[in-house]
Amino acid sequence: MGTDAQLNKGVLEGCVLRLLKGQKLFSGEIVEKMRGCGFTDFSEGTLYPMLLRLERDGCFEISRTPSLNSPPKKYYTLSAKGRQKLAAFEEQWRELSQNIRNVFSKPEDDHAEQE
Amino acid sequence: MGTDAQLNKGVLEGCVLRLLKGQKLFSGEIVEKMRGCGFTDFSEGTLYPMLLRLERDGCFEISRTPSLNSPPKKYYTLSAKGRQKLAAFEEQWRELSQNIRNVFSKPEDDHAEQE
DNA sequence: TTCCTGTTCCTTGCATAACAAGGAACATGG
DNA sequence: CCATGTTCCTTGTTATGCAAGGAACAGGAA
Repeated sequence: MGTDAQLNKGVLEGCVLRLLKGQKLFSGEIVEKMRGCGFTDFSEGTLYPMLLRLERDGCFEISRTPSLNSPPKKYYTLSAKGRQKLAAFEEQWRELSQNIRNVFSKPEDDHAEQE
Repeated sequence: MGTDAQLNKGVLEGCVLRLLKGQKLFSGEIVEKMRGCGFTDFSEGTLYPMLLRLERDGCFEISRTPSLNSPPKKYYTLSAKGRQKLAAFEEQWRELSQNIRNVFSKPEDDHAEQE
């Protein structure tokens, strides 16, 4: 729930990229899925700027389809560059997780000083 | 190495808190240990503002000891509030990791739409 | 004294992303 | 022509990482 917003930096983008891998989604579906995965506070105020950023960066293929009583829905899926960015995130996440495991696996008074 | 700085937000603080649990360290030792755990680019420009923030927040007990050719070394260890903050970080990290696992464990075209 | 060196400490400014809040656009129906 | 509901987007605030640069203390050389 009340996660510190700072901890989400970079992570939300990686997750959205993952959701769009191999399927088209529009904003409402993305929000719904993110919440369903545990990011319960995920909101449009976060999503739209992120989508624009990634779109300008060439990470998406975009298609619009008319909607019943609204502007046309904007469907996103990953371009080659988007898949590349997703892969980079996965790698960095692996690295980060390992580093944290390194820090937290140390017994509290252990040093292992090399000097 | 060249990790996206955004991914580190919040994480570095949690790690520094963990390093100070049960032992006194001064800045140089903290930098050294963080780098040794894989945060190879961790620098004083990151550390000092963080330490000041946490100090003002009451997370530390601090002691100074004279140093050979420098201002006295400032040793940090966790106060009760610091341990509390560390515990909160651990909980939020667990949550975050689980959420990411939720996102990434979904088969690419699976929906599970409830509608 | 004065200057230099090395270690430790701290400050200032920039970049980025999350998030809140609010607003604009499109279609339908009264 | 206005109300409603859905989708889209903008603006401003905040927090943290990080680079760059600087100040303070001690010792030694000149």
